[in-house]
Amino acid sequence: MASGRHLGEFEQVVLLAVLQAASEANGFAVRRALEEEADRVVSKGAFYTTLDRLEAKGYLTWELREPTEARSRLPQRHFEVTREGLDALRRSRRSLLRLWNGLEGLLDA
Amino acid sequence: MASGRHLGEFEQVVLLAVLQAASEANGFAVRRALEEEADRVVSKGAFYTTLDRLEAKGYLTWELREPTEARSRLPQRHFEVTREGLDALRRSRRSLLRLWNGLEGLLDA
DNA sequence: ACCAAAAGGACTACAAAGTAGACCAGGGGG
DNA sequence: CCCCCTGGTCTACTTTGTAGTCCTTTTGGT
Repeated sequence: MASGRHLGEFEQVVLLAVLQAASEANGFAVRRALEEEADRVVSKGAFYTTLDRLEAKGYLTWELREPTEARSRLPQRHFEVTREGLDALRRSRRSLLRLWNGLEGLLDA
Repeated sequence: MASGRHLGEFEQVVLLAVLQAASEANGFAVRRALEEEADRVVSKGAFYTTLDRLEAKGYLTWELREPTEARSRLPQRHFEVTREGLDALRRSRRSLLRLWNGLEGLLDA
């Protein structure tokens, strides 16, 4: 109840991309997941702004980590979806599944 | 490609509610579908504004119809999702299904 | 060692979507 | 008639979506 609000369309996609990137969830990997799974290319500005807003809502956290890949020695943000974020994703998913129910014929095409 | 933009979160839900309401897709029925399937109660203003924006994008059309129910004699708008609207819904759905892929364990809970 | 360029982000700004509330016209009942 | 209910419009404000520029640190070339 508390969190009355809904995840925005892009917010949801980004949160899911973080989950997809899993343990490797640094900016680069998340952006790649976004591109590969969601066919979505966004500017860095758009990307980080959304991440920060998700953090402000408590759906996401991050910490600095030393990079694993050799390509860059700079410390990177490592993202993680919080329990609240997961809940929001579940609510959204349940709602969508219910709305799709019975419309498979139209939507699968 | 042409329609580069994405359906907003609420736009998608409303479009789906119109499909759910099917042949009976007048304002009342769509709002009810919204409430029952998506657990979503919105003001009339929010509701119609979104419908109008969807129309402006070509995702929805409507025509005036004589009401079927006895409760109101006023002509009502009858909504219909266009082919473009359907396409947008399909794109969105495909993307979500792909993003959910592999995360069922987390998201079903 | 020095400088240019890339990586990873932060900050700013603006357009689009989400949302509410006041307002309005037609019909029906007393 | 008058009033209220219904279905809808208009206006306005907040939140999201999105790009671009700018800053800092590391790295490769010479």
